Amino acid sequence: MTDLSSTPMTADLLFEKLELAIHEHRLAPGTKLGEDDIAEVYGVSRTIVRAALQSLAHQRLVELKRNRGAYVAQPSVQEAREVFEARALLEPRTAYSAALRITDNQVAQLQAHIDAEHGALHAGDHGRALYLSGQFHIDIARIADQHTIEAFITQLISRSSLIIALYWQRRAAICESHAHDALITAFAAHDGPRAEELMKSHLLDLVTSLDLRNKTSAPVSLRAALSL
Amino acid sequence: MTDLSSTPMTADLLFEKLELAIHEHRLAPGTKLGEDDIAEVYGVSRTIVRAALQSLAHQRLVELKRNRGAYVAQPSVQEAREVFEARALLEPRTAYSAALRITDNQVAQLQAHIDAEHGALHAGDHGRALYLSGQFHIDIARIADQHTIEAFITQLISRSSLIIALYWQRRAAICESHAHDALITAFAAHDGPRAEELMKSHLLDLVTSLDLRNKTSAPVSLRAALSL
DNA sequence: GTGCGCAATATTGTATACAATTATGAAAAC
DNA sequence: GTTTTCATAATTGTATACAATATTGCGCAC
Repeated sequence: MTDLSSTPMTADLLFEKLELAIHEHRLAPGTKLGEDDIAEVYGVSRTIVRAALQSLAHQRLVELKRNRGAYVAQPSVQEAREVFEARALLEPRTAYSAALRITDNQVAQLQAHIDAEHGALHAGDHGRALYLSGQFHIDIARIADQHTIEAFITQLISRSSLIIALYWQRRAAICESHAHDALITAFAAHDGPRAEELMKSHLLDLVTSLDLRNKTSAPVSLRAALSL
Repeated sequence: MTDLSSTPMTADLLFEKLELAIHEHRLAPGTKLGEDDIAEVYGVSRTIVRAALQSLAHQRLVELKRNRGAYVAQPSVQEAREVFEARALLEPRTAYSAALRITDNQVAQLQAHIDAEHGALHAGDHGRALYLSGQFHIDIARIADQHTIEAFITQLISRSSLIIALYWQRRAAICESHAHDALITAFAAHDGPRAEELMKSHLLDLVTSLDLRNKTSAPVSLRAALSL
């Protein structure tokens, strides 16, 4: 089952592959990420795997238990609240900045992004749709030209994906909301205050659509999840 | 020169030692952190050193250049602005929350913290004083009971220390300002809005006291800086 | 039949050996 | 004297071997 593709597979690349798998809900919270397993699946040595797992741990996507291995993180209710608290501080103001700076070309790119998201949803690929809807938020930080804040939001988006896996209730309705469409309208009009307000309420909507009482979802086999 | 202390020196511990050295300006921006050098100084293998350097890179305190080694980061002017932009979004609101939650005991702890800072300054240990003044900001996030935001602020404080090393002009006046004292007064009175406003202007003061045009400071020898 | 203890197994932690890449410096060409 | 070239040295990247720790499962006592 070793990977014989042309690219040499560096630690960064492996990190991205695992991050994407987690973000798209192919790897469920709690799944054990054994070093030998991953090493064999991707045809690399444990050295590379350990570096990637350490990076994932820094992003809080993976929990490293000493002498016991790596597990896909399972954010607590407390942690879930904190993540959205942090997003509430960072994202609305960033949307404001983005609205002032955005170019027509970037508006078109954002729109294309949303179209792809709707396409994935229509194709039944919920994981992909969730990933793309997260990227939308990251794109906004990039448009605001705030790399530091972008890095924070990137982490918060990934962790939000874990939170959604654990606490989301009405999955079907996930991206039915047209919050992103409304945001694009505000961006196109360079209406900073409106973009800020829309983002603020969008995040509030997200939190209230979670059931922060009991966890769902169960760990799944690693090999099955990473079928290449 | 190998370290023969009792503790086994894990990667996390080495990370903390290097982080502190950078934060206290014993390691200047641009200093090369050779793996063999550090390994010998602390009496560990390169495996441990590499893990610690990777963690430092994730915190943006160290820049890893492929095949060329690790260097203490040298934030650009653009990056400096971004760091304080992020702090402006996170810290004032966090100070607000902290003011509402703080206990009398915690007020006393904060006061003790400031006293230690003044003590270090009086003793001429500017590095230590700078470190303690950074910890003050982190303590506030801890009091607000926001671990996620605390982690972000911790990173931003460390990076601010690098920025100060590169762009600070009137070093002597660094902590002469009594901004922290004023904040404590607001905390003790549980005055959220005032704490938020004070933090906001404190951060503005910090930015305006930087000269974001030309860099100062030069790399220094690793061995000399890490004299244990 | 249930629980405990211990050996066997599997997995992670660390050090080291080797490969790949880059930095250094001396000699030759101009 | 300056620049180029190439061999040597130094440093980082990766894989693997071994040590330390945790997990598993069998056998025994109760």
